[in-house]
Order: sequence, then structure tokens, then C-alpha cells
Amino acid sequence: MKYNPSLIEKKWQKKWDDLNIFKAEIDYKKPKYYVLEMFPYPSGAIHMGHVRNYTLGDLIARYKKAQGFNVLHPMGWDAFGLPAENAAIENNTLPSKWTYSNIETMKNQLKQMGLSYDWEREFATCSPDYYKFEQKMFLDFYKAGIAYKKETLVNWDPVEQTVLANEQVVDGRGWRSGAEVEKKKMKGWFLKISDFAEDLLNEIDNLKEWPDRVKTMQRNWIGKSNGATINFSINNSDDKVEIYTTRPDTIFGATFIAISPQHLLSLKIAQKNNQAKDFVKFCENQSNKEVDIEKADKFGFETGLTVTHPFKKGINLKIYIANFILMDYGTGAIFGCPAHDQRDYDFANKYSIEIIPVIESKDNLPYTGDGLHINSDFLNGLNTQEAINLSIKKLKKLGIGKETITYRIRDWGVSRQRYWGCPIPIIFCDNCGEVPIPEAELPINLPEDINFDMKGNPLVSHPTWKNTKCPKCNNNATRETDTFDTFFESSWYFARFTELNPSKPFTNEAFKYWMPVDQYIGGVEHAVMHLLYSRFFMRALKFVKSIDLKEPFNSLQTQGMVCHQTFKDRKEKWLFPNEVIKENNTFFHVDTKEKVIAGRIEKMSKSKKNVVDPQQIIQNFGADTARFFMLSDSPPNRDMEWSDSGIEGSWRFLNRLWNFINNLEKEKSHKNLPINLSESQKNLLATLNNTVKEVTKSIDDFHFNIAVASIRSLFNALTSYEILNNNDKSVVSYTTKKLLILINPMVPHIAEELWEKFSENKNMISVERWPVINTNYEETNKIKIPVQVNGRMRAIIEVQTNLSEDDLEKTALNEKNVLKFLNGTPKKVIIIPNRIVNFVI
RNA sequence: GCGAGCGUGGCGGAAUGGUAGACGCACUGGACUUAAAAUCCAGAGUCCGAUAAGGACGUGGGGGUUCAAGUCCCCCCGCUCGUACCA
Repeated sequence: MKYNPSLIEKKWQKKWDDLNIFKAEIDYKKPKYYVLEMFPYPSGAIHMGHVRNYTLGDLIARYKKAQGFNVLHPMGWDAFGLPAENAAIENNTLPSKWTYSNIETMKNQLKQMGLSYDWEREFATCSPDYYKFEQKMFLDFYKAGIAYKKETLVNWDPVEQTVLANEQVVDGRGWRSGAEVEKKKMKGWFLKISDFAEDLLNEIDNLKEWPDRVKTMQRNWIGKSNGATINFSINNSDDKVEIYTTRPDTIFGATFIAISPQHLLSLKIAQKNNQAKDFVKFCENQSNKEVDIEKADKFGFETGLTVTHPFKKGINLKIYIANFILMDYGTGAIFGCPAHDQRDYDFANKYSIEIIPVIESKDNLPYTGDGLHINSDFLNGLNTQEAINLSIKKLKKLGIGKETITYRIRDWGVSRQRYWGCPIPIIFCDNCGEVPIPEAELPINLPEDINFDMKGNPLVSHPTWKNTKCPKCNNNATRETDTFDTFFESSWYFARFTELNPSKPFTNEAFKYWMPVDQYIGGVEHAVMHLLYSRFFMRALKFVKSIDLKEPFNSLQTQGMVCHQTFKDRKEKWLFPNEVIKENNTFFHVDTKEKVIAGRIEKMSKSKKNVVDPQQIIQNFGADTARFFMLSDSPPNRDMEWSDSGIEGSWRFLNRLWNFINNLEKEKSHKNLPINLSESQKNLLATLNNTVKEVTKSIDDFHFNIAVASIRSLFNALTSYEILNNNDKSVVSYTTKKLLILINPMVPHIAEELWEKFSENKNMISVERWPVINTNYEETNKIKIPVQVNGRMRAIIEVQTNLSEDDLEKTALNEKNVLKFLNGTPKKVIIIPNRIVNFVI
């Protein structure tokens, strides 16, 4: 009988469904394990990135189940977002219709992969049943003072009359309209993540099972810095300007003051001075992306105002408005010390500002390192830290400065001027101002009768939706038309999965039992924002006494991207991989037979057409082959390259496994291991034991490719084993069954089918227990040890384990090749028992 | 620009500071076949050597620490992710 994946995969998917074996229920008798993969945005169809992510998660879920854990493994849909509105505009449909139809397609595709989800817990975040809870949360935050409104600058498309996301601004123009993007001041809702910055930073140390690189990125994102604020009085004015610096020690090198275009002082100046006004306007209309700001040419506007240097009598510093000073960081104003800061240096050179070195160095300016201070009066001769301390002390004494801690992290702007998101439950009343909607009136649902023909946000142009009565005074009032950032939904969805109750976001019992997520898996692109917002959200919920947990994710693993070679034809048009055929290392177009230009291997993306459709792969090879290749190729945290030959290799392996066991089946029913084992039987069991150890360890370490390699080795040992008698049969049959259990989390359908054929056990393999390491079958007690001369390998000796240093040396000195290179007595002998012998001459 | 990561045969990748290249893919030779595919067996980093023994070189480039460096340190190059309204 031939291996027919489509047949057996459907069969087992149905069985798992019918018996509901992946349903998760609270069971205090078992340790719980919550495995979660980042839920997808329903963009239309699953892609290889999803296949990879969900295969990794499924392996863990099935593995932990086999180890006796009570596993929760849910799936849902991150269903609000911009693409649904774009699709609505392009295809003249509704965002909800488009989204739910995508969900249906993608759910079908996920089902075909044989993933062990508890589908009863599925939800889409765009459903009022989900987002109604967010409205309550937001009101709690609002009442607790964590949510507030403030003015920001947004990208405004004057043609579409709509706010654009950064992504929708291409080279300063709207992506659809092509109109030059303007900046518009708008009020929006913010959450005070900055209040929690210190705790978010400190607790990173306790995230023991997070990758270091993610923790480093979060630390840097929060960006705590110790510095000082200094108040400068403006000459001939009552105004002051407060600056922030991390280097108060360089105060004697200060030669100018720079303030942000959004600084109050800038705005004040702009009111009176048209040139200043133009400059501020010019700065505002620049991109507000961090990359662009940092890379942009530096411009300044000389305000004509000056301040006096606090320690240099009679020295005045000019105040500039500068485009590279961010209002959101520190105080929105700095003193410029060009000798010791790159940006200040560039700025000073451009505007011919004096450059005074105050730290001794042989390097070229600007020098940003440590050193002894010069030209600095009372700071002379001190190093940086000493000078920082003393300068702050002196500033305090003068009453114009103090040490100040600042954070780079900014409050989270959650307002979006969009339709397809969760409505923000606030009402604006002429009499009462902003009024939170009473909880009894929740949820505020999105209207379905909208159209995108009108410009801007359909909630604004909707004829009736925003009109309402004020809950306080009952006068006519209007609703908030902004909706939440979609990070809002993904900041707590993992908690919602623990709960089946439709009337509560989560309950004490279920939340306490299942949370935190034991293993979270997703793309590294979420290393900072999504994960930090989620960590913040837990704290915010704790702050309003909704839950009692700070850290949502105990262990985190991030996966790399799925890549594929790119192809172009002679007209520079991108080609799909299945339009290309390879012959003698040259690529040709399948139809035209023209030569094809093979480009770089890049992340799979629709725009470059270097995509392989998972659906096609599942149809051609089955889900198990796709899963097996995903796991065998690269370690999860690295990028992987999808290759046709790789998938075929996996296909062949599963076929070999299938054929091997089908042939064995004829001679089955050798249940028990023989009491006395032959040498070769012992060896096979030792290999098995070693494989169990290695597979277990590499799954725990998230090195699934090594687990696969190890299983392949065991399979090689199994197929090359010569069966001479019934005892051999028993040992082979025993080993085969263990192999099936080991491979089951990777390729569950074929494992179930072969288990059913081969094992006398009536249970499904999905409920079998993971093999235990049996120390009776340890590997032989002989080991090979390399012998080096001057660190270069010259021989390998095979010796008993734990041989003494003396005996090791003697054995090593019996080697001809060692003696040849030794040529006399060595100066020194380094022996690490069971590891290495090295003669130094 | 800034922050983080990655770089090992023809390819994907293995390797607690201790035998570099496990396990695969592709390739080559052989068996089976009328033939092909599939399957099975064998070989294989590069160069010198005889197809052996053995040796030299070799983990992006340059330098350093060490008895010993893919691994640790410094500098450089290339690529990837993030950069706050894409998700």
C-alpha cells in the first residue's frame, strides 16, 4: 500500500475532531501548559510564515501533552486593521465581509495542517463579543487616570481628506492619491505606559526564558537615562528654557541652546515672527518617522534670544529652533556641546557656532568617550562620572538644575481615525465635555451601514451613528469617532483564550489556572512593540484591579522569516517560483523557455512573487511533509530558505518510514523485549536511548532541526539492522514504536496511521506518553579522544571512559603520528580526561 | 542615523573554548530496470599526494587573548529585523 497523505490526513483530522482530544479543560490533577502562537491577521490566505509558526507551536503542544501536561493550545484572529479598509475601498465591499470571508478560508487551511487547537476557544477580535470588553477596560483606565487625551501631529492626505498611517506615506506623498502629505494637529487618546516604564524595565531581568536579544531591545526601547535638567533664564525676558542633558559635565563646552519646533517657546516665537512661523511649519511637515528625523539634514532657526552661561560670566548662548530636537524626549530642549556630540557638531559646523573641547582626547572631534576634563574651571582634571556628579551638585547649589531620570519610551497613542477598529466609548458634550459612556450602555458597536465613497473616516460621515445624548445632561452630544490601535486587541487576547464565559473577559479561576502563557512563539518583528504593549497591558489591568499578574509570557521564542530565491525575466518582471524551471544550473521560464535571471534569496513577499503557496504544498505532498520540512531545515529562530529539493527530501523520508513499517507489519506482535540481549540488540537500544535523550533535549532547547536529525539517525540504524531471529524482531519492533512516538509531534497524521497499523495498543498515538530515558541502555564505555600536538590534531585514540591522565598520556605516546610531530619531550602536556590530550612543544 | 541579530562545503545546517562540517539536500559512481522514475549500496570541504598513508589550507575580512578559537575580545564589510499610525 502506498503512502497517500490526503487520505490519511483527512481521516485523522476527523478522528481528532470527533473525539475532541485537544479540548482544554481545567484539571487541577495535572500540571498545565499554555502554548500560544501569535494569532494571524486574516489577510486572505495563510503563507509559509504561518505554516512555520504554527508547526513550531503544534510540535510543542503535542510534545507537552505526551509528557503529561494539561495543554491549552488556542487559535484566533487579529481581525481589525488597515488592510480590511483598503480592500473595502478597492473591491467595494465591507471590511467585515472581507475579514470574515478571509477567516473562513484561512481556518480551512489551518485545519488541513492538522494543528492540535482547541477550536472551541476561537474568536475574531473584530466581533463585538470580543471588543466590548476593551471598551470597559478603557473606561477603567480612563477613570484610573491611565488614559488621557493630547494633541499630536498626524499625516494628513489633503485629497483623500484622511489620516494616513506611516506605511501609507511614500516619499512624503499619499500612496493612493499621490498628494503631498501635510501634518495636521489632532487630539488623540494615549495610555500612560511611561508611568510603568521603571517596572517594565526592572522586570525584564526576571524574564528568564526570553531571548537576550529581545530583552536588550526592550531595555533600549524604554531607554532609561540618568541626566540633569538645567533651567536657563532668557536674557531680557521673564521666560526660561529648561533643557535636559545626560552629560551635564560638558556644560563648559556648551555653545548654543536648541529647542524643538513643537516647544512652547518655539510656538510663542512663531506667533510674533513670520520667519520663525515658516520654519516651524517646515519642520512640522517633515516626516515624523524616527529614521527620517535622524537622517534628515539638520536645520536651525536663530531666534535672536540668548541665555547666559551659568558658570561663564558674560558668555551668552544663542537659542535655535532645530528640526532634530524631539519634543517627546526630555524637555524638548538641549544645550549643544559640539565638541562631544555628533549631532551638535554637525549643527555647529553648519551654523558657524564655536566648538570648545572640554574632554582631553587624541581622537578627532566630536569625541564622545570618557576622559579628563579641560577648559572647565572646577571640573578640570575630573573624569566623566566625577564631573557629572560635581556639575549637578553645583547646579543644585545655584538652584537652576537637578538630576533627572528620563525615559525614551513615549506614551502609547491608541487613537486611530479609522472605521475598522474598536470604538472608543467616550461622548463629547458641549456642556459636560468628554463623558465616559456608562457601562450599562456598552458595547458601542460599529455600524454596518457604511460606505467608503465619502472621504475620510466613515464613522465621521455616517449620518446618525455619532449623534447621541449626553449621559450626564441628556443634551445632544457626539460620540468619539476614533477607534483603537489594533495593538489594543493583541495586548490581551492571550488572556481571553483562557475563558469561555461570553459575559466576562476572563474569570479568576481560569485566568489563575492557565496564565501565564508558558510558551509564546512568533515573529521576531514583534520583539518590542507587541510584547511590550502586552506587558504594559497586564500591568494596567492589575492597576485597575482587574487581574493580578504582571508578566503574560513565561517563555518566549522568536522565529525567523521564510525566504525564497527571487526570479526576474528579461523585462525585469518578477516571476513566481513555479514559473521557473532549472536545467543544468540555469533557470528557464516554464512556458517561454527564455532564460530567467535568478536573484537574491529574500523574505517571501507578494510584491517580489518569491512565494510558495502552502495550499499547493499540502495538496502535492501532504501536511506532514510540509511540517517535517519546516522543522528539519533550520533552527526556528533563524531565517529559513524554502527549497523544492528540501521538501522532496522530507517527502522521501516519510515514504521510507511508511514502507519500512508496512514491511515490518507482516511480522509484528513481538511485544516484550528479550531478557538477554545480544551485542547488536544492546547497541540498537543504546541508539534509541540516546535518541530519546537528544530529541527531548533539542525540543526543550528549541533546536527542532537537531531533533529531526537525531530521529533520522535512529531510523538509519533501524533500517540497517539485520534481523536474524525473533529476539531481533522484538527489539526492532520496540524501537520502531518509540520512534513513532518521538516523531508524532512533528508528523502526527502519518504517525497515527502507522501506529494504528503497527502497534497492538488501541490508544491513539496522540495520547501516548513520551518515552522515558532508560539508563540500562547507555552507550558503550569506550570513547574516542583526539590527541593534539601544539593544538593540532595528530591522532585519535580509543580508550575506556574515565581513564587516568597518566594512562591517557601513555596511550597517546604510542601513536606513531604523534611521535613524529613530537620529536622529543614536550614542554607541557595538557590532559582533560574524556576530552583531549595536547602536547605542547 | 540609532538599537538588535546573523555570516560555517555547491546548498540548509551541526559543533558545553577541546576531532570543524553531525543529519539532510544537490552531486558522482554502482546495483535493480528494456529504459526512466522510485528504491538500495558506496563516495565526497578545497588543494598536494597514488584513488593510500599522511600533509597544507579552511567557519565574511583584519588583528588579539589562549596549550587550544566557528565559539571570547577589538576593528571593518555584508545582510536581516525594529525604529512608535503595517500587522
